[in-house]
Amino acid sequence: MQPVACQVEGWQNAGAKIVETAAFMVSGTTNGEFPETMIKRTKGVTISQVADAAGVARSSVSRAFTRPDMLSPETVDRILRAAETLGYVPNHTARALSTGRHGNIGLIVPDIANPFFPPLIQAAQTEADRSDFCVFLGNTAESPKQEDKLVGRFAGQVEGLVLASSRLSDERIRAHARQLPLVLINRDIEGIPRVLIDSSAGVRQAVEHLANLGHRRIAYVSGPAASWSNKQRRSAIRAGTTARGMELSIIPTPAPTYQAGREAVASVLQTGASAVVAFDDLTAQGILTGLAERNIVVPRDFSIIGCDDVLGAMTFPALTSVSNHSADVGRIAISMLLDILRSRSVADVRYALDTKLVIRDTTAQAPGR
Amino acid sequence: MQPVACQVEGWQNAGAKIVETAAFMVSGTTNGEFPETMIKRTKGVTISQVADAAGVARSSVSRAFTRPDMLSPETVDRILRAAETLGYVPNHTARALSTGRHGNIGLIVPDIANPFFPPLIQAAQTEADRSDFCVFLGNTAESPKQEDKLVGRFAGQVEGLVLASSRLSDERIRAHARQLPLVLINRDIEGIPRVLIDSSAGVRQAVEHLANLGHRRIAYVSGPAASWSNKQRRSAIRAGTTARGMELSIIPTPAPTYQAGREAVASVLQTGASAVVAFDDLTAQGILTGLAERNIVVPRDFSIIGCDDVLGAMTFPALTSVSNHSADVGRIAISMLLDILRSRSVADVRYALDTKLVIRDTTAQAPGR
DNA sequence: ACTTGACATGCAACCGGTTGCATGGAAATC
DNA sequence: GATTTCCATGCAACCGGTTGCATGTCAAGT
Repeated sequence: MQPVACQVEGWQNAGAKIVETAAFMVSGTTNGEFPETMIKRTKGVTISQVADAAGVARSSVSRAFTRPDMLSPETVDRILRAAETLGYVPNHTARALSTGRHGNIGLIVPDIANPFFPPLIQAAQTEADRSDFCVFLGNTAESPKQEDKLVGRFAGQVEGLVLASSRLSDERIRAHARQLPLVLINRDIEGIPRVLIDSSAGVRQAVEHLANLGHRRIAYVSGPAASWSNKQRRSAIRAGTTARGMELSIIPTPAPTYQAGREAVASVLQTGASAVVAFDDLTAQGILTGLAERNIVVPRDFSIIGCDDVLGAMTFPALTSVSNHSADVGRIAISMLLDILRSRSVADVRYALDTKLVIRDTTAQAPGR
Repeated sequence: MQPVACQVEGWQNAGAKIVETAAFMVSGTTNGEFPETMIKRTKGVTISQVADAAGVARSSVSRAFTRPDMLSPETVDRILRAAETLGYVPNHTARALSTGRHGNIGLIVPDIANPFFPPLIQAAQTEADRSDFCVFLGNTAESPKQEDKLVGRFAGQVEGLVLASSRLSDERIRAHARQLPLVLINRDIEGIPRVLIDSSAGVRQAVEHLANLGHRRIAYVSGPAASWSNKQRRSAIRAGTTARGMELSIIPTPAPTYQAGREAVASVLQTGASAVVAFDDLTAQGILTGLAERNIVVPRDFSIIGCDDVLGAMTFPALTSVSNHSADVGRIAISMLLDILRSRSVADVRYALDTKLVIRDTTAQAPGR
């Protein structure tokens, strides 16, 4: 088969952007002339058709599905049988319109590729599923503008929203909370239900651990300025180092990514620090690479501690990290949101999960001691 | 603040499962008595209210938003102004009900935590966004049952669906394709539009690369049985090794995960192979760890090649891998789906993207040569 | 001045369910 | 046997938009 330009009819429009990608091959035929031959789509069976088939009113069909106890068992049976044979499936949209509930909840995260989020997302989805809710996931790529847009777009189609590590301003978040039920993850705004990973205990242990190993001068490679977690971790470190008379340098990064960590290494080394605490594991992993590139051996020459503990033993050497329960956070946030939806009342709940340091192979005695 | 049991009213129901998680603290108050004091939610402004305010019929308001060219500029202006001051925002659900299009598309993946998917998802979301579509993401956790369920639940709320690396049977997929527009990723079913990563070229190069390095006996740590990519990669390897008279062992795994790779190492070593090709990068990374645990040095003692090339330099040593364009795949799949929705006709398109080997630091001369 | 069109807007049906209220028949009560 | 009660079911309005068709107005054409 020869690589050919994409000329399949009714699809060419997308050509421009597709051509730029890679070598590719397209084969196949269109069904432009016989639109019905390929896959014929079954059009929706409505409640009225079922009603006719079963010889009852539309309302009875509706009740057979939603409140079967209101009908006699035989009628229910007859209706369900008719529905079955016709292949009836309730129209979600119509139901949503009249009841006001569509059984969807939204989950918005800043970066789906950050390993912190997948477990959280997965747990959220599982929890929602238990209550027959569907999770719509949004990814903001760390952009507040994109986040605002996504929230707006989701607003009409979900009953409630979970914002994880939101990069929006307090005002924007409050504004959205006025539109629909909101639960925050790692964002502490009074009056809005929130579940937080309280890193302070873990970070305190991290500083203590480094102090015990003889490190006197350390650096914190920070996360996004809009991140609550970042502020919290930073101040916990500052408190810890100050209390022990250690020197602390703060290294800013544009976003918590592998690349950013790698690029932060230069600045870190300039500070003369012998150990670093990174905003998250991904950043720490980048730092690990940046150090390796400079032939600095971890942990012999340099110690690293991450946060989130989501990479675990997947780095080399295995990363010492501040552990949290990212999956739990997702599950709890959804659970809170569902409860709000059920009770139709918002409690000012602030749920904080504890953290602790998990020591692995990236921390050791400070060099020269 | 003392850790306290969660007794916040209207939220206790979830207590059982939350208690089991970790140390936690809850503070805050409920607004049970003054449900309106905290965050007062604005209820929806309808088209009728805008119509009244602007002194026109409901239909005109509708047209002001959807077909402004049908109205006189002044009327449009007046209506928009009224809508603005009232804070009107069109009800997505109602619109969907009457038009039949809700502007959502679904994307279902087997494992969101597998680094292959995030770039794909991100690209899909961006592409959908360009056409003002919203992506609903589903995660099946590698379970066909869960996948079936998700598809069913999505069916009512999305205009079309992209199934990435589906684990469903051909029959189930065909059945779903009868219900709504479907585009497949890495699944080759005739009659259903699909975009495929054709690993054969890259895998061929991988085998050749290993052969040139003097490896005579290699292993393939395979992926899910239901995976098309797995079958394809396996047969490409088999063809390559057979052609060169190399010995090949196939090691099965339950799922393409880090853990599975790590556990596969024992079987791999039993085969006496000096090099391994893994189904994907995640599996390869697991193998890397499994080898390190046994003090087998890569690439001196053993060579590894992954597939997908999504970890890039994030492993140590940096992983040699068969590259593909996972982001492109996501973008193209969405673009195809949108085209199908626009044209309302399904073409039997088969779009295959090429791959090539990217050599890094996990492959070297076979030991003893 | 009268017809013809074009154009702007309103009317009302419709999308596919849900639900408060009315109705009718059977069972229970006196 | 007449009256009350209860329960199963139907009727019709409603959710909030969209859209085909009818209507009315005003300018152009003859």
